[in-house]
Amino acid sequence: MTSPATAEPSILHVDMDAFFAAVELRRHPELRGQPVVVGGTGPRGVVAAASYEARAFGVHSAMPAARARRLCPHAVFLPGDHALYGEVSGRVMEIFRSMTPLVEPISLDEAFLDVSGSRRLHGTAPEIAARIRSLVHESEGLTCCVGVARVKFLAKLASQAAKPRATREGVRRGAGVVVVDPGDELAFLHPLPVQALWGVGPATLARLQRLGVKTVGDLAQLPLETVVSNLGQASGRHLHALANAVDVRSVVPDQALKSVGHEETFAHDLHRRADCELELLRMADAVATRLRAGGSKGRTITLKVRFGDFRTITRSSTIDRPTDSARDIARTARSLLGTVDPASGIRLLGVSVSQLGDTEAAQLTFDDLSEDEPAEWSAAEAAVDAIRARFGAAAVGPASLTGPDGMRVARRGAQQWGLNAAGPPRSAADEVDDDPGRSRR
DNA sequence: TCTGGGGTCCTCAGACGA
DNA sequence: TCTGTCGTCTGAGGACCC
Repeated sequence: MTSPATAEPSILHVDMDAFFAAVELRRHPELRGQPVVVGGTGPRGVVAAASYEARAFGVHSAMPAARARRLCPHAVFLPGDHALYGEVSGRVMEIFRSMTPLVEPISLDEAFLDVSGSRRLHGTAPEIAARIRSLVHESEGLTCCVGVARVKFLAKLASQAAKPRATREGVRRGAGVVVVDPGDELAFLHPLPVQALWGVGPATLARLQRLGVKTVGDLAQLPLETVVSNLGQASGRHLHALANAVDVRSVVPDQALKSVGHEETFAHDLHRRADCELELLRMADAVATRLRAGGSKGRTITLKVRFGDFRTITRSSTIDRPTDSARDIARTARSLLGTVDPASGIRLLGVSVSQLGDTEAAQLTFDDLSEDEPAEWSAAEAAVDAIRARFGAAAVGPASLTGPDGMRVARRGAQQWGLNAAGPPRSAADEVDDDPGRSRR
């Protein structure tokens, strides 16, 4: 445990309320009070976020867009703007850091904070939680909920308990801040459904249900050996500990990235190898650009392929020398693609690079003396980065990607959010005549 | 119903060297 | 020299998270 059971709760979990939708409502105040859905504007999209008015109709994130439109046909669907959400998130995280340096961002819209060292400066943990809520509201016009507890996962569950609730009658306000005192931990935790635990998804839930487990309390009652034999060593021990309010994880700021990837679902399945190779080149370029921006190189290149029937495979290869070069990544991905037959139709392609390390740590090999001339390629790709920084992502790129469509440089989240990110809001009714071609174009 | 994108972690199996 | 064992690495896939 991070601290003894009697210790004062000092871990905060801050969760922005319907973050993407709330940012959009700030930009489109005329939509306030209406059901608003972010994402899912493409033919194969899913919902990224829904306002509480949309949630009242059963719409939630990760839901297929087609289903969301059926449930809430009068909702306004917005393509989303990843760059804007990133900017807002950065400012919100700075507010958190004004309270404590120990901030661990989990995503754009949530973070863990350890405020155990901030008491003299900013007050007790519940006081800091209330202060953060008012600062975020004053400076960004957004609301958030805060859970306060002795350990991370209890703080997370507490923030969920503090959330507003969407009902058909309207939005019920939440508590805003929920504190789980050490003496109340098991009383708070054990009545919750077992899927409330972080790490219990559909597969684990099915296994636990076969053991007769419905609540967290049921899981806590089971012998550890039973849980381990059914869920495996790591998951079994971890979940059994959580069910007993034991969480050894501390708040870790500045976690190093372990992999960088890019994947896209196509509006229509690809059947030709040449088309797949072109897409891989584009994705490799996007991944390499992000690696160079982050000062990382990686050794393992993984190709992900999802076929039309949703069967998904991955193929990976580890190269001798860490790379951040689009050329190296594309070449390896292309060779991995050689083991796959695209004739039946490929719905999704993805490229990722893992086993990351610092750019400085690159080990030279005899290949460096070969005709491949990696030094010249590095210089060329550095120049590409500089041109893009000045003139935009589409200003320059691999020659194979030029053509009648113009340059289509893969952008993070482009498929998920749609490309007309800053465009006018569109209602579900406008979507029926969507571009029958690829969603990205 | 028809299922995104970007990640992390875990398990298992096979290859390989000591 | 051959064989068995063990640890490590790699590759593939699954589950989960936001």
